[in-house]
Parts: sequence; C-alpha cells; structure tokens
Amino acid sequence: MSTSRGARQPTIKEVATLAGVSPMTVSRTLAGGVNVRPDLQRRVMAAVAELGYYRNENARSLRPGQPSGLIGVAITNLANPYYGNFALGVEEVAAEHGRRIILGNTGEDPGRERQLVSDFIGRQVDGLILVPTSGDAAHLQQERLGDVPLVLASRRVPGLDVDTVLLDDVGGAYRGTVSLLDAGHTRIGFLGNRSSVFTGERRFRGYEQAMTERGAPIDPSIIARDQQDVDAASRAARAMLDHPEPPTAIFSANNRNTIGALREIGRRIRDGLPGPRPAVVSFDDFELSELMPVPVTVIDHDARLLGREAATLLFARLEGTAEAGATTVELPVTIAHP
Amino acid sequence: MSTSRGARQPTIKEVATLAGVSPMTVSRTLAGGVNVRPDLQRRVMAAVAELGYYRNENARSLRPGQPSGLIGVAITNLANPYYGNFALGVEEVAAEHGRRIILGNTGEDPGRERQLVSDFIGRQVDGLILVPTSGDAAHLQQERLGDVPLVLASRRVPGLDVDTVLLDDVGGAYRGTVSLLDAGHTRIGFLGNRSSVFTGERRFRGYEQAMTERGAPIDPSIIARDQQDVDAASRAARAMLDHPEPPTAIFSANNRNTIGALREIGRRIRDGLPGPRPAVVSFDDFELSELMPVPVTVIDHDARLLGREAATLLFARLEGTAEAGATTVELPVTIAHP
DNA sequence: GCAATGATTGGTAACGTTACCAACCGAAAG
DNA sequence: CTTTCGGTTGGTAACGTTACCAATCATTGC
Repeated sequence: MSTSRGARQPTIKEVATLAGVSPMTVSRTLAGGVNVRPDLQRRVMAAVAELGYYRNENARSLRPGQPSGLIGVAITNLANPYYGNFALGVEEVAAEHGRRIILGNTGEDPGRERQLVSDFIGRQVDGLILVPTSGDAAHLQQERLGDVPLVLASRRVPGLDVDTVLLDDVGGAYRGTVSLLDAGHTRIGFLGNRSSVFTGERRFRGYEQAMTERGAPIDPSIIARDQQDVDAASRAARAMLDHPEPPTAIFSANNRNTIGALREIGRRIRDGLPGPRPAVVSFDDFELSELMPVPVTVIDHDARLLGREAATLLFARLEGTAEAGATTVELPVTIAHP
Repeated sequence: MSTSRGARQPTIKEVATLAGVSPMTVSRTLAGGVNVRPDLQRRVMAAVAELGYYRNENARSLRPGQPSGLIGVAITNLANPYYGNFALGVEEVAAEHGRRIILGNTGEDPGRERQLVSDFIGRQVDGLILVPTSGDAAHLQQERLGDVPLVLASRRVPGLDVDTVLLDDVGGAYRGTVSLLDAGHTRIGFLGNRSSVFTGERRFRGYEQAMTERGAPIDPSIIARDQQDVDAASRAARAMLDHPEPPTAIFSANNRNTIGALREIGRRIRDGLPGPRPAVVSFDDFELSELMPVPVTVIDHDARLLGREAATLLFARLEGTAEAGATTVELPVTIAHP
C-alpha cells in the first residue's frame, strides 16, 4: 500500500520498476506526458501515488540551463510588519511565476548579508531581491554574482547600478512637512534613524526642503536622527518635549519613531504633565492612527506593492523583457490627514 | 582578474585547473582542509576568489545522507505581523543550525498548502514547519512525508499525531474573560474567527468556561465568530453595539477582530453617538493599546518565541535528541491590564 | 504486400559534487 | 638499506534527473 513510516524518498527508478516502464517514461509522464500512451501514464501515476514519489527538484536543476525555481530574498528586519508585507508581495509574484523564495533576515548586519548572498548563489537561485544594509557592497558587484540578476528594494547602494524599487521618500516627507507648516506650525521636530542611511537621508532631505522653502528655522536641538527602536525613539521624544522651547509638531521618519513618540506623548497626557501636545506626521502607516490623542497625519505606502514591483522587475530581467540599463521604479506615497 | 559580466557560475573543475590541482583537492580544501598541504590550500583559495566560485549546494546534497540545509516553512498569512515574527523566530534558530528557510504563504488555502508541501519535499527539505490550514490533512500523513519531520505551530490537525507548539489559548481566554467579570461585567460579547477552527475554538472555550463558571449568561446574539479581516470585524462590532441590549464589554479572540472593534468604538466616540463604551479584552497584542479611548486588556504572547520553539522541536527531531512520541509544547500567555 | 512515416519507448551520458579506494610520497624505525 | 606508516593526492563511481539518440512499433499510402 504505502511506504513504511520514515522511509527515504523513492527514486524515479523505483517508480519505473513498479509501473513496469523505464525511468524515461516516468520522467516524460511527469513532464506533461507528451508522446506517452495514456495507459502507461495511468500506470505511472498509480505507482507515483503508491510510493509517494516527489520529483527531486535539486537533481532536476542540476542539468545546465534548468532554473532552480528559487528566488533569494534578504531583508533587514522581518519583525517589522512593513517587511513582512514586502516579503508577502515578493512571494506572491514569485508563486505566480512558479518560484519559491528562500528568505533570510540580515538584521542590518552586512556580514550576515554577505553570508546569505553566497549561500543563495550556492543554492543556484534564479535571482536575488535584497533590502541592502548600509555596509560595503563588494559582494554585490555583478562580477561576483555571475549571471544571477539582483534587484534592490527600499534602499540604493552607492556604486551599484542595478534595478531598484524605491518609495518617493523625499516627496512624501516634503508634503508631510508642508501639511504641518500649512497648519501654522513653524517649530517642527524631526525623529529619524541614521543607520539605514538611505531612507533616513532622503526623508530628512524632504523635511529640510519644506522647512527651508517656507523660511521655517531648522533647529538641530530638536532634530534626533539616531533611533532604531521604539524605546530609543521614546527617549528622544521625551528629550525633545523637555526642551526649553519644545516643538509644536513632530515629523517622524518611520514607524518605529512614530510609535515611540506617541507612547511618550500619551504618557504625558495620561499623567497630566504640562507642555505641548504636538501634532505628528508619520512616515509609515500604523493601525488605529485615527484613535490617537493628538492628530496624526500618515504618509502611507504599500509595502506589499513594493515587494510585488521588485519581483516584477526581477522576472522581467529573467525573461529578457527588461530594458538594457538598470531601471529604477519610485512608488508614490499618499498622505492621509487625520 | 575576474569573470566577465553575466558569466555562468564556475565549476569545481575550473577552479581545480586554475589552481593546478585535482577537483578532489578543491573539495577537500573547501570542506575544511584536513590533510591538504597549506600551500595547496592557498592556491585553491586564490583560484576560488579569482573565479568567484560558489559551491553548488544542490549538487552537494544530491549525495545520499547529505542534508539539503533547507527548512520548509508554510504560514497562513505573512501580512499579519504575528506570523512575520513567527517566521523570524524560525529563521533565527534555523540560521543557528546553519540552515535556510524556504517560505510559502498559504493564505488559508488547503490546496496551496498541499502544493507548497510537495514542492518543499521535492526540494529535499530537511524538515517542515507548518501553520496548518483547516482542510483535509492526507498530504501531511507521515507515510506521505517519508522521512521528513514535521512540526505544527499554532494549530493542531485532527488525526495527526506530530510535534506541535501551541499557545495556552484556553487559559488565556479564560483569564481574560475572568478579568472582565471581576470588573463587574456580565454581558460580554465575543468576536472571533471561524475558519482557523482550532484557535478560534479553543479561545471560545476559555470564554465559555469563565462565563459558565461565574453564572454569566452566554447570549448567542452577541457572539460573532465568522470574521477574518478588520472590516468584517468592524461590521460585527457595529451590529453588536446596535443590539437593543448591547454588551458592556467585548472579548476579541484575535488581533484582526480587536482592531475592527476598536475602529468601530472609536468612530462612535468621535461622532458622539450614544450607547455603551465597552471595555475590550484582546487576545493578541498590538502597539499603542494603552492609548485607546476605552480600556484594553491585552492577552499577550511571543510569536517569535513560538517560532523559535517550533524550530527547536524540529532540530531535536533531526538530531535524534527528541523523545520517541510526539511532543506538544504549550507556551504561556501574559495578561496586561490597562 | 511493402516502404515510408510518425508515434512511442528505452539506453546512455552528463549536470557538479563527494565517498571510497588506490597510489604515491617522505620520514622514521628496524 | 629496506620496511612501514601516516600524510597527501588523484581517479572512479554514484547521487537523481533529463537531453539526445537509437530502436521499435503501428499505421498509412501506394
């Protein structure tokens, strides 16, 4: 009836023997059955079912020219829902093309990224999608990757001219800051992160542009650009609100900083502490933002779409339908007022 | 200097030729270099660097007994931050054991799950970790999986006796409901989801147990158990609060239902609608729960830890250190009062 | 009835790697 | 000076699959 508990995987040869045909006939049947007699196909399928046979995809992709069907994906922080959605978008498009993803988490560590990339290549991935860390990029140079196409997401890498999907960081930050200025704020604090230099830098540039354009002073003492997690963001917000001349509004460059800032603002309200109740503009959406005790304007974007676009770019490259040079896609962001 | 742009991956044979040794010496060097003269090792490493050679892991694992180094992971919804954290936990432990994860999203579709599992096995995964969908489980029977160990997470599958990691759903729901009863509530609504039968069922049981024990009536007209997403949850909460005799508190069995309920409650408060402002107990944490306009008690748990435990169970099985029978680990939950 | 055609089937080799065995080397021991 | 031994190196085969070619079979047209 069936193999015993814990038996090793049967081979195509065993299936062939049981079905009374050659391995070639089994292979052909499983490949679609062109030019195989229907009765033989039935016998093969019966043997496959009985033995619980699965084609060995690794052996299959050993033959030259055969794709492995794997896409390597390395992201910086899977715990961040933003990247979970990103991975989902990549997975969806990969599945539509009959591929699976191998997923690695770099934790912003360039060494880990390097290690992941070489493992992925060793597993013969058909392509790579990467949210790069900000370290050295020698391991991503085309000559190191051989014929494996690479798509970068969220961030660009200096000196690396490859397909990239980005958000409109500058424009979004600009428009978000303008909305605060329009509401009459002129003293606007900035919370952001440093290490993911690329987005942090771009979002700061948008903020700076808007402030400068409207003649609002940029005061370094209410600019904090070194917070990676919620607790650090909370502390930075606390310091900012304890400033002798505190800001009346805060621009937060990402999800982690927004949550931290709101936690601190909420604490002050709950404890009845005096001081400003700053309006907040948040780059990155979060759930229930409409229920916050201060008005929160959200600069929203679609991480899942970003993942889908990255994968689409990759498959265009794989199928040869991509343009010759490196393409950059910059996805729009939307601003939702409270 | 280096291979040309877009060249195919070099083989071990080419490295051997360049280094002036046999492929065996290259293989041995890369495997750790036991019994290989240091000068030859240096020559090999130089050739590897020059050609940009990566060991072909697929060919490597073709030999019998060699592990592929891959763990197949299928989860139901990667967009849910809960599962993103779960995947991260699995990935961390897998990385500690030198393995990568292949990730697939089932979207609660049993057909997709079946397809993913057979692809994973075809890729010779060393093990499987699954958040099962609630369909038929024939494809998960041991005799179908051959020698590939399986660990289930979050949910159990009827008729499948394998290693499993669960949350203390019943106990958590019980204690959460008791906390509402202790606060004087007796009319408590229930929001939950049906299709992920297992957790939904268990959490309802905990609710039921607490209600019955305290003699609080269980009224089916304020029990809604069919919401999978935030919008459906919102609608269910609206109907519940429009009930002629609305509940004074709501037990929400998961994150999606909690967000939906709070969105509806917030809307009513903002619009100044009359009616109760129900207290909420939420199974699943969410950020900024302390800033909600009604008190929210959170039944919290660690999805990442759940992932780590699942992977730990799997590696115990792989390394033969696991017990003979199927193990079930039930992780505790914590209750955080507002 | 016979040749030509196309459909069907099987054998062989190769993909890139490593386990196993055989061969060789130099050095130490007798 | 020979033997022995451990360290070092290379050749061969096999892992499971499929492309390619050769062989076989039935069918059609003359």
